[in-house]
Amino acid sequence: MIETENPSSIRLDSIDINIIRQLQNNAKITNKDLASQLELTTTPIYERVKRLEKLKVIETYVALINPVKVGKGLMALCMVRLEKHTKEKLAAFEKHVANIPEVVECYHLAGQYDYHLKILVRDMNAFQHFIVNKLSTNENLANVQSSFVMSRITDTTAVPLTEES
Amino acid sequence: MIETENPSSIRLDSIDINIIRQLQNNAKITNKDLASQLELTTTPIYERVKRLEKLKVIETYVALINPVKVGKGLMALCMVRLEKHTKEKLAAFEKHVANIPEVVECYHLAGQYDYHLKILVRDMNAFQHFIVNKLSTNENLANVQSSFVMSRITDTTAVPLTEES
DNA sequence: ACTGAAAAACCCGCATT
DNA sequence: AATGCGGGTTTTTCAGT
Repeated sequence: MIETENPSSIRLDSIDINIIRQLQNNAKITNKDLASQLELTTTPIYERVKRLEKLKVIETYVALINPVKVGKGLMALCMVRLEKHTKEKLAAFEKHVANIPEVVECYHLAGQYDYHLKILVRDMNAFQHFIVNKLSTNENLANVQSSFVMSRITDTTAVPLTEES
Repeated sequence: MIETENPSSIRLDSIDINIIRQLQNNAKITNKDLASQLELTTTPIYERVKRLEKLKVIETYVALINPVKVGKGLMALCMVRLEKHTKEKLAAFEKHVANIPEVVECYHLAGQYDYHLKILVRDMNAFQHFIVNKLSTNENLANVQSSFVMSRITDTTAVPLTEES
């Protein structure tokens, strides 16, 4: 069995893990509240958070928006296959996709498909426009298999944390 | 053509859109900075943000964590098909999946598959454990088609905003 | 690596227009 | 709906352990 050690070699103790756990759920929690939960004062909390930010364990803090309330009620998932897989063709496709604002996720895959895309649009009409006028203008595209999200059972930005970090 | 009006009927002007745009990128921006960018004082910014929170346009504020740096270096996408689609069987599967911490996304789909799952684990070994001991313990599962993320071209939590909101 | 305290910056309500 | 001010919190720094 291959051991997969944390490649970035960042030592996180249980206090760090707890801080991350809290901030993943609510970035607005105060150092004071964190401190009282962890039975510390604000200074070590402050310094630990700054350290996690500096190490890029914490990448950013963001507001999460309800897409329905800003007129983006349709989420689609597209599994994409390309014709050719040369380095240049892959890079060209990635550049193409990176410039389409409707695409909120684009992952290069190992498996049956080449790319997974997550699309946020107003409605099916806007989706058709995306497919016809935006995605399929890339010459190397072979085929796209789309699915539409009816309901979200789980949808979290929080990375599941175990004590082995 | 069917007109799809914003179903929640929330009127957002360009100042609101700009506030949301900023907060989607950086939740830590101060009202003061937002105010100077939008050429206002802090009070209207404060009141608009509070309104957006109250209307649940802004759902929460979260810290985004680099999964690699906390030992979750493997992301997998699973397309799931179930045997039976009765209301009870679907609800049972959803409840099952909602209790697996490795599952950060579970969407019920219209299309060729029933569910899309996004999985975050340490490595392939942990993924196998997830499949064998966690996911496939649901009796109604027919088959799972897994893909593995090699690279992320785009990966944002920001909803693309147009002026028609 | 932590405590405790103090300085600086910001949040948030209020009076006003 | 906006401005401007002021009290209360929070963030951030610092001396001491």
